[in-house]
Amino acid sequence: MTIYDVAEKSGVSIATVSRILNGGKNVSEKTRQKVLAVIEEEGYTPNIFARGLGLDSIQMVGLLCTDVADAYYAKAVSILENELHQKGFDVLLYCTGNRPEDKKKSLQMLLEKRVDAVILIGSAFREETDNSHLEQAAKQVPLFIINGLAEFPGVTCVACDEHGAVMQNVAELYKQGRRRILYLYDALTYSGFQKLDGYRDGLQSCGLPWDEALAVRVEKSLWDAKRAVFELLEEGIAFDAVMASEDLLAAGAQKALQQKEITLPIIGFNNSLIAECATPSLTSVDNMLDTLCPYTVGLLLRLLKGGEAPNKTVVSAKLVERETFQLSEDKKEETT
Amino acid sequence: MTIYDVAEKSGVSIATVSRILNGGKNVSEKTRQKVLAVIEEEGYTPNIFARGLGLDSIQMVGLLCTDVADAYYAKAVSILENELHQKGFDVLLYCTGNRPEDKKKSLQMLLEKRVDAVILIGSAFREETDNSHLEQAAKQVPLFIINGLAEFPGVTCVACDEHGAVMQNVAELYKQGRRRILYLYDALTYSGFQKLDGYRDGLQSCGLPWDEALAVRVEKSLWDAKRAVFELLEEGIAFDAVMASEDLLAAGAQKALQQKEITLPIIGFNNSLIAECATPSLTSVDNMLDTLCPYTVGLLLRLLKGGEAPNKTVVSAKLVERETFQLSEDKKEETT
DNA sequence: TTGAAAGCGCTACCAC
DNA sequence: GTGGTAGCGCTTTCAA
Repeated sequence: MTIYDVAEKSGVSIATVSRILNGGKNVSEKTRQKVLAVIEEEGYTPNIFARGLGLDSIQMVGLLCTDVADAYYAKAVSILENELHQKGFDVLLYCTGNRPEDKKKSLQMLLEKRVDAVILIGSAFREETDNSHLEQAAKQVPLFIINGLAEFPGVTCVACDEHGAVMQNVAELYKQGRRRILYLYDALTYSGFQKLDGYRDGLQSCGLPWDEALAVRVEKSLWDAKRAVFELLEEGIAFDAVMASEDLLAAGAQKALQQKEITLPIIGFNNSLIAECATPSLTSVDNMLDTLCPYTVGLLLRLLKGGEAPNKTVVSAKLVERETFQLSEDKKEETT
Repeated sequence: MTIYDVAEKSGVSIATVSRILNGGKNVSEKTRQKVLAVIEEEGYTPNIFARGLGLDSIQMVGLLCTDVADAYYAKAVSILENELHQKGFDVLLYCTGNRPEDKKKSLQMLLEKRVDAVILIGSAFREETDNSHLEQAAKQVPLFIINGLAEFPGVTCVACDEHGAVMQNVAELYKQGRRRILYLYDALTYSGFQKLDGYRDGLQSCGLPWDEALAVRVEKSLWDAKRAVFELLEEGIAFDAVMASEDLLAAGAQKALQQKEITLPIIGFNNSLIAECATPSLTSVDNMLDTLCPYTVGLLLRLLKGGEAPNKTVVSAKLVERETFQLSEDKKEETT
């Protein structure tokens, strides 16, 4: 069933059918009804390739992330997918893993698919020396980065102020008398650096010394985090609070502490199910995907319609208080 | 840059370029090199729409699930996406939520995109009265269902034997002296029914009575599961083991039991991060996505190449033992 | 081994 | 308001 068949059965030309298909104005109500009836009856749907050929667009956006199996990316993808479909866009998903060359290649493949826009979720940019592929890509298609940064023309960045969030946490722990704050982190992605810098700057602004031994890099694994904290405890390295770049790591730390029957304030990151499920439940920083993702799609639509969009937006994070740490009273009032 | 440009710069016709692009045989090595050089030099990539128009295929498969934010679906999508990209297919993702009409519509939209195949991950089929859309879809395109069932021509089902897994768990708990096994479940999807039936059949084959009060349906939420179990305890309804259709629910039950300082065997389902993170860690049934997903992609390729594939495959589940329950010794030997 | 040309199904411009 | 038609970029058949 093609547009020709529909035209024939309706007794009009394909031009008219096409007009109707595309909501064109210059069609009499009568013909419109007639043609629509035929379309309905025959269950006709336009060939998307032919349409794509003509319009050089297929209403599709590419989503790039390292791994949807990870809860953080999964949530982002989930929200983006919903928003995009709602707006009539299809979603092409690429999970690239961590190797820069794979990311590069995936982006390239996405562009070959002639997508209308690309959204990168998080990124290991800062570990890469060369971001020229982003620059190139942005010349061909609007490029959006959620929780990442790349200052090229055509690139729109939307991020959560993780740096500020970590700083604030340090300050709050300090206010509550904590002086030796352990910080666990894993990958040094853009986001990873933001948080680590936040930790460092937080210490500094509280007048606390930077202690190499208290900033511990581990694998992104419950057991490695647990192992690392356990070793610290065994070695007698003192600390009186724990922060992590990821709920999973916080949970690992918690397990180690429990084994030693030590209770300390713990603050995780990402406000994931893990934070809820841990016992006691973990206070955690919400990275605002619920806000960032719909906002990004909004910008995308605006840009695609020929409008303008800020090329960088930063949103404050939000501490979700659970059992392992609460803000002091005056702080709460301040927030209220 | 089109195929015409390449042809011109190479001093050949577009037919020859096309042949080379498609790995055609009847081209002299000399011309091939010449043309490939031009392609490389100009960074030419074929227009995917034009190609799609000609071939009526775009090497793309549609993935349909209820929600990628859920760890189970996320894992499946992650594995499938990897396998498919590796085989040269692109992935169109649709998350439909739970409403049947939305699923239906998503499937329809996917078909309009002229995908080469569709994979449904899990499904609430059994709650729907009408699966005719699946039947229709399968006529147009190979349809695969992971952990779901629909016996129509053209539909290939690949599932994990969750029914058997739950039955075995009941038997094992029975062997260890448990007589009142609580079962928590949430959605009655195909998979949900499989497990519930497994519970029922497990009881029966052990000669245990079915007790309405011990099969409890809850929301898919940590807190609702906790609440439900807590209420049971408050009401004095006795049970001596807990099984759940989802690790999250098992974790909720665990929280309630802990609050009452009761320790019982607990078996979760899905072998997720939550099972690992819980304290004590949850023994859980692995639903074998690591096996099912690559296998499904294998069948898909075979079918697309014109081969045959079994229209139904079932794989045994695997109990992953952690702290909340261990198999008895003789059972272990049997497995070895 | 190569080229010419006929589609593939649709959009959009130009006439009427 | 409607129809004719020239592309869009590629694949593939048929001749040469």
